[in-house]
Amino acid sequence: MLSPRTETILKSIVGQYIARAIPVPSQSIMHDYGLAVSSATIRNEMARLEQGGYITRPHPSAGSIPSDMGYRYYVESLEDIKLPPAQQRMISHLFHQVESRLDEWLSLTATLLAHLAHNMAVVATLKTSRCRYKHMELVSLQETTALLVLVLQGAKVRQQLVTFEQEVTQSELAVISMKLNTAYSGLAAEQIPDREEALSPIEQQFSDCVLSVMRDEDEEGSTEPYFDGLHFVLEQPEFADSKHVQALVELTERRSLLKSILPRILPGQGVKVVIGGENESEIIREYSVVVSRYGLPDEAIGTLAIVGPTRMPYARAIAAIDYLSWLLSQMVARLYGREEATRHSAEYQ
Amino acid sequence: MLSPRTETILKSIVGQYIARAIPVPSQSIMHDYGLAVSSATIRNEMARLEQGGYITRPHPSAGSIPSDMGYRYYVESLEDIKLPPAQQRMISHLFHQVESRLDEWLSLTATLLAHLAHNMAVVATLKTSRCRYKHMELVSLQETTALLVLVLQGAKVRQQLVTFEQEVTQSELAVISMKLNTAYSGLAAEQIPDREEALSPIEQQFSDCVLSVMRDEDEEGSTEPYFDGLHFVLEQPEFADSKHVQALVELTERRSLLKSILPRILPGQGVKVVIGGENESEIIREYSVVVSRYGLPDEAIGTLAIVGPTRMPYARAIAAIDYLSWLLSQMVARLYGREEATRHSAEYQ
DNA sequence: GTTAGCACTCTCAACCTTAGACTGCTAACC
DNA sequence: GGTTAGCAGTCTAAGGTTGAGAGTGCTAAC
Repeated sequence: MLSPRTETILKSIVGQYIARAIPVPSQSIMHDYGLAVSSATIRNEMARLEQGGYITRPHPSAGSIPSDMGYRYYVESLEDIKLPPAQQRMISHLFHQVESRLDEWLSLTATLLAHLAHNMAVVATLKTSRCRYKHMELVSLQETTALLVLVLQGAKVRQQLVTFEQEVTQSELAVISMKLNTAYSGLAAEQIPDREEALSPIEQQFSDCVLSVMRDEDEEGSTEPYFDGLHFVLEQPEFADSKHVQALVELTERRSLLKSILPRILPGQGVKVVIGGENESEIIREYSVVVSRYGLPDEAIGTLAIVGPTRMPYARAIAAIDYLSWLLSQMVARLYGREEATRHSAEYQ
Repeated sequence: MLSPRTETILKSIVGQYIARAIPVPSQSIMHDYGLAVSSATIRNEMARLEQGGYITRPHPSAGSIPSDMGYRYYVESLEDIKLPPAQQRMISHLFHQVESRLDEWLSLTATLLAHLAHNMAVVATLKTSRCRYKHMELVSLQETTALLVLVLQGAKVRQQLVTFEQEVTQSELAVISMKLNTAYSGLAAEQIPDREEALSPIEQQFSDCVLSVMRDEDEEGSTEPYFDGLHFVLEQPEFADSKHVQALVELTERRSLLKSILPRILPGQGVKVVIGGENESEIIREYSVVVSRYGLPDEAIGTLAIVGPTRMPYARAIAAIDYLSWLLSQMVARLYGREEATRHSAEYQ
């Protein structure tokens, strides 16, 4: 347990280091603290903080920089930070101006998050817990080729080319699609039988195709995530040497790494902060991640994250993630025809 | 004009510098050249090359570095480099293994280009010179919301949410879509009238919606380009200081910059190389760009590019771009139901 | 518990110094 | 004339030195 004064000093150190990226000397803390005590007193406290593991020093007689533990203490002590209402209104306004399409929203979210937190933002697309057949359409492209357009619940559309042995006309295709639409409407992948007597060979071919698309969807869950703001991270002094950026760049280019940044189980709701060495994955031990979920619980879940150096403006990042995950959930709920998102609906607006 | 020997020496300098990134001393050239002359002779030639502007030196008594002009000479002297047939087969095989979808191909192309040239690859999506209506489908999502799925010629699918005042049933929607499909099939955006007597208000609403999507498509032409291989560029010694990477990162994040890397008019066909200062845009004067088009001339055109430091493995980059633009054109031609791409069909396979 | 004061530590930049890598030049050679 | 050996000269890169400045730790007094 830290005394109130020690705590104030720690917060001052973290705040200043986040802002200026240079080790914080006792004098600056004194100024920040309001001149109530001298720098010598503060040095005594600093010695205690170092002992406790909250700060370290680049060398024995230099200013303080927060350790992961120091950042953690700072983050825990932040309470209930919200984006300024004016900013909330502006953002909400923006969302209602762009096209009503999930991908537009996600891309906008990535950009906004990156700019609000001045760091890299990652927006992973919705993963429907189990996708459900809604509707299918067949469009003849050539005599032996058709485009299968599959609409899943939640307005997700997937398309797939299908080629077949003999010629099939558009009207034949219409019959097939009508038949499958009637049979499969509302079903999940595992409710659709692999093989069915009632289907002709060509109908079976389309059915297989539908099934494989739906299974792909269930498995991978999503398309490419949206990234923005890598350049903000590059501007940070700790990344002047481009070696240190490698991990981030690989993150954007190797999609498989994405899950490594997400803490194994995201505890239900709310914003989670993972600081430096707390990360499970080796590659991003130098970074902090602020992360939250959005979407409809138990139905369609996606992830928002901000990734940056441990020296990150946590307050802003948390506020931004919190608001945008709420807003995005609202939008998704409307898209899915659900009227109200459950959690913290009272907190905003 | 350079004498044959001077030319050989220049090529040796460029080749070695590309491979090793350190100024090339006269001795290494001698070894490369096959010991026919002494290093002193080569130094004489080097003096001439420097005079002519083909090489520079970091300081008066250091080895040679090619100038933009030196690289240009080198590139012009490369003749007809092809990917090894084995590699061609492997790549072609890969293409036939992934799903038959344009986005899969483009993403694969970006990855392959990046790995072949060890640099960043950019694959801009197809821009249909003028998109044409093929088919439309309406799927009821709620009583007052429907999803409009618009299929354009070339198997491009766009979706858009539509909401309306009063309730509309799925069967009513079916009637509307059938009517518009009959009326608009094969038309380009400007052939569709803005307003038509024969349409009911609700039909008019859908018609407007179709038109706006098609106009968007004509204007912007494409979705996000595909990027890959930024990490290769980061590994290059010239980018150890991350300041120099800024331009590249902004390129990947600010889509508007994309056109700045493309030379204003890409001279019809074939691969074009733009070296360092030859670039029109200030931001990428430090980089070289190897670029080509793919697709169907006058119908659907996209761009492939490799971006990296002027010290780039041009031979490999050119070979990779050339082959992949050909292959991708083939695939697109098939997708569009055209049987044969016109140009250099004899060159490969 | 707080503070003034001072000795001490460490960094950072500037400045040498030296070894080593290459070239430029000159004079001799083919 | 082109080519070459040899050597002086130029530059870098690394290591060592120095001095100023920043900031602390400690001690003794309050």
